[in-house]
Amino acid sequence: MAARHEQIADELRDGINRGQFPAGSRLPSESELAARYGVARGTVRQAVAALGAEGLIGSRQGARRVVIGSGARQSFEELRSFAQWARAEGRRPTGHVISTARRPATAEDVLRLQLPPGTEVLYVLRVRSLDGAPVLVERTVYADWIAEAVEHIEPDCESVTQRLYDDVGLVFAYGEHVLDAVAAGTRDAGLLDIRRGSPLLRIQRVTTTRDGRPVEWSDDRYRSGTVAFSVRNASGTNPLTRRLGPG
Amino acid sequence: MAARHEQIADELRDGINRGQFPAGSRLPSESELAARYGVARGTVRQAVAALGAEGLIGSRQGARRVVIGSGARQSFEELRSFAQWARAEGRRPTGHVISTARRPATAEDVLRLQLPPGTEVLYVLRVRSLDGAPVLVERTVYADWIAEAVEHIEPDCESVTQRLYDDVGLVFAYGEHVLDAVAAGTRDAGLLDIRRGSPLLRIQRVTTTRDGRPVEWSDDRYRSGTVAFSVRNASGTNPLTRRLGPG
DNA sequence: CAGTGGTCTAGACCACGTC
DNA sequence: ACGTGGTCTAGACCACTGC
Repeated sequence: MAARHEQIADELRDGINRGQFPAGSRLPSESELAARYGVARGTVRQAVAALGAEGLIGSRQGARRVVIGSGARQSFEELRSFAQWARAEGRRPTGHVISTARRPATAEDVLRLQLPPGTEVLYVLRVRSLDGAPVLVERTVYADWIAEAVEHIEPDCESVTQRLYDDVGLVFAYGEHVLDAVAAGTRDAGLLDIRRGSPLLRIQRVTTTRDGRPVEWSDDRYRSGTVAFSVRNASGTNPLTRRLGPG
Repeated sequence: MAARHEQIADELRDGINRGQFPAGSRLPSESELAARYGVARGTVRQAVAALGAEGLIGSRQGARRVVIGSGARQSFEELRSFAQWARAEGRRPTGHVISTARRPATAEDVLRLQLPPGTEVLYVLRVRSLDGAPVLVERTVYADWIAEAVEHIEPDCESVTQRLYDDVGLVFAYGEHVLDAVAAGTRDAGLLDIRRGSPLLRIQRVTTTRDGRPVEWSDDRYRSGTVAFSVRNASGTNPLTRRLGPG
């Protein structure tokens, strides 16, 4: 049983995310909300304070609270799966495997996946799209012990994360994400339908099981303007979220 | 004239920093503090809530509040200030103001900085370098109430953050960072000594005071290969850190 | 000027911890 | 059992906004 002020905060947050309170619009006054929910003004204040701490609304004395962003934010848990995030945004995610290969682990693979030298790993090159438009090139290296399960997944599988959970009960936790910008190479450009040299947001990440065992590491390159990542520094909120770009 | 709950928060914060309430010790109860300061319990709760948001104290229902530590928020301190981070890495940071201008706030400024429409804001264009090589173009908008203090800072001041703290006691507390990749425009290219169209890592950020009042927002563009950002998902560790690139 | 948010009070009940 | 923090109420006054 959640506290009343939390229920109210949830309802208001939903209202903001659903567009009932668009960015730039004004929230109802505290008194009005108090009457609507049948609570005292103090309880409403607890609720809106939470939204303020999350950065969703701003306030100035004497003026009604203003909605800052309708930023549909996903938790860090959902960050791991492109498909799950996209569906939550109301977009249609698709995926397509370009090539796969089994090779002996490179020095980098050994380091990142904490494998014995010489282990065979599985490389997969994937392109992922939103509503049919290519958005992301993924170059993933899977550890040997999960490689076979990955190879049994059909090439157009929408959510590999979901499939690995369904098939072998694997639950991903998260290691580390390193973000920088790179220019699209010839291959990237062809796959994403952009010009060579176009800016890409690159995220190099390691995914682990909950107990810290590395499962995969990946070099993901996002087409500029399609997706942005946001990090917030307020206490108690999720540190990193994915965002849709203006495209 | 600061609010009573802020005065109380300040006194308690000082007490923690001075060792009067060492890490691990318990804070006096809300009722005791209320009696000591001659205020209602609600006012004390406002004060301790601020300390909780800063990560100084923790609380569990039924038990007294526990002092966590004096100043463990190093990660964000470093993230916020380019100069402080660079020095910690053993690099030599420099900064140079290209241009400044006072203009009426745009709609975007009004929204991000929570200002009344028509307020005059201060735009500053800066280039920052590591060991003499340009690395970062910063386009910052300062709220009107801090603009004057910023204008009094010399153009090649190494750390604006430090100066604002020294001059007017301004402490930055919370922020949000949105990361994506963009192509360098003509201006960016000239300032960073790269070709037009080169990939840049863009970080748009809002910085606020401890109580959530926005101070500045900025569009920072990092030259590719110089700096990367990393996010880790272990609890209790720093969510976002800056990294040197291979350059 | 009326309305709004910021602040503060003085109570109350409950769930949880410590003893 | 008792103290504590978490929640909630029903008032109040003030500073500021918006008209």
